[in-house]
Amino acid sequence: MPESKTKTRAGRPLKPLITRDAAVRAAIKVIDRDGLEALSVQAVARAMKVSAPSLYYHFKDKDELLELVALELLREVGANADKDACWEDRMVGLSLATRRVILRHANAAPLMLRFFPRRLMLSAYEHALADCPFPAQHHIVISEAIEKLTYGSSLFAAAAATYHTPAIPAFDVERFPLFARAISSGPGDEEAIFVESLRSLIDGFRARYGPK
Amino acid sequence: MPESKTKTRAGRPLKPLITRDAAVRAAIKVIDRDGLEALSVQAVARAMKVSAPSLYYHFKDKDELLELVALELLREVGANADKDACWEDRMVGLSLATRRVILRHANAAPLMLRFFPRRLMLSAYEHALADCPFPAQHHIVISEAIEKLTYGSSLFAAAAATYHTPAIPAFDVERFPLFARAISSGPGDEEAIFVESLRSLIDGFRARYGPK
DNA sequence: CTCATTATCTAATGGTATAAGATAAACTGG
DNA sequence: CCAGTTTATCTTATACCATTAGATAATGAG
Repeated sequence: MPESKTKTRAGRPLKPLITRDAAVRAAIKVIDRDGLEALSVQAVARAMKVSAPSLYYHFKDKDELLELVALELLREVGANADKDACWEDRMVGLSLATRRVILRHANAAPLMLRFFPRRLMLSAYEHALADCPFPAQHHIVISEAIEKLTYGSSLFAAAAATYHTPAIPAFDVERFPLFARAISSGPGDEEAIFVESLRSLIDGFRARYGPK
Repeated sequence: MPESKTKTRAGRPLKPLITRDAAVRAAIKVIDRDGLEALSVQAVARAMKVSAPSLYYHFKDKDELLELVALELLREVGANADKDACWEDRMVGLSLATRRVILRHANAAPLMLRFFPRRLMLSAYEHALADCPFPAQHHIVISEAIEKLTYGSSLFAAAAATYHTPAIPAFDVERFPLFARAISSGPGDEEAIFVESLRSLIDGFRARYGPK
């Protein structure tokens, strides 16, 4: 006869406790709250009220989970698409949306480098190139440049947010007068600086590749 | 009377075995050879034929060592400076030197994000701004844009090298015809793409902020 | 009703960063 | 030259980490 213990002794649960999707969401929550370094498999398990090794039934290893986290975050970008705008404005809008998503999950930003979902980017490229007003032989340079500027800006801004280091460090005005003047006379908003950079880049494409 | 064991029992060595500098060099060697994930304190200790906890006499923690690694790598950039070139060529040269150093130590690239030595950048900025041909109120945008494009390009190229993932993934030409055409008609060399991007950006500054 | 499959658990392994304390050489003041 | 302090290493130990192995129990198929 079985002991009438209140606690059953393990075994398959009545309803599945874990899905890949729920695990990804739990991981994002942990990363947002406690940082990427705090994202252990145990931490995800704790957030789901489940034991850590159980997650290995659904994921080959931690990297597989992290890859899905990166993918899920970039999905957020796609949502904000303005179909009617001109090519340049659509590019700026997409880049800005990317930057905002990365900053909204600043702690997760390094994952973008490690697990950049190139596959997801293909359709974005195809769509962006459709009405690109420049000759096809320059499309690679154009898309690479916009992408790299966007991610460079976003990743560094995210790192600054994560580690609470200001974008501009404290410095001696006497020793760096030009830099001091540049700072006091330029735009203060980081996002405005980014947009201005992007517009400059696209103006550059016009100057180099544009008609006449 | 003491036992005549061949092995002494610990204690201060005749000459110091560890210096911060030697530890940084050992760490870089390990990172270059085995990757950033393999860089444990033990791995550095092993490379120096020393016990792992001994390193804590010279470094507060692992991060302090990694910060010095990042600093040391960026020092390599400064060496290659062409004083006589015009402003634009000096900017391109500096960015290219940065990118090459990061790619030479591709495994260490993520450290640039985590431990970006802003302090070291100040004098670089001051020098770069000295003969910048654009008005001072745009200097922040200009230096930020060049820096972010440079690091964006470098970090992604380094990640691709580290994880052996091609910059352009395999894809279905039927589904992405525009992208396919862009690839076949554009420049194939990644560094050439980067330089072209940078020149475009600077042309854009001329168009927006230039004289005339 | 039985048996394979599914989805969890617990326990254990070998790695990690780091703290605590022992040890012995080197330096310092008398 | 000697005593005491400081320096620079070691060994040992802790707590966490990713991951593997194997037990356990519920489910679904025949």
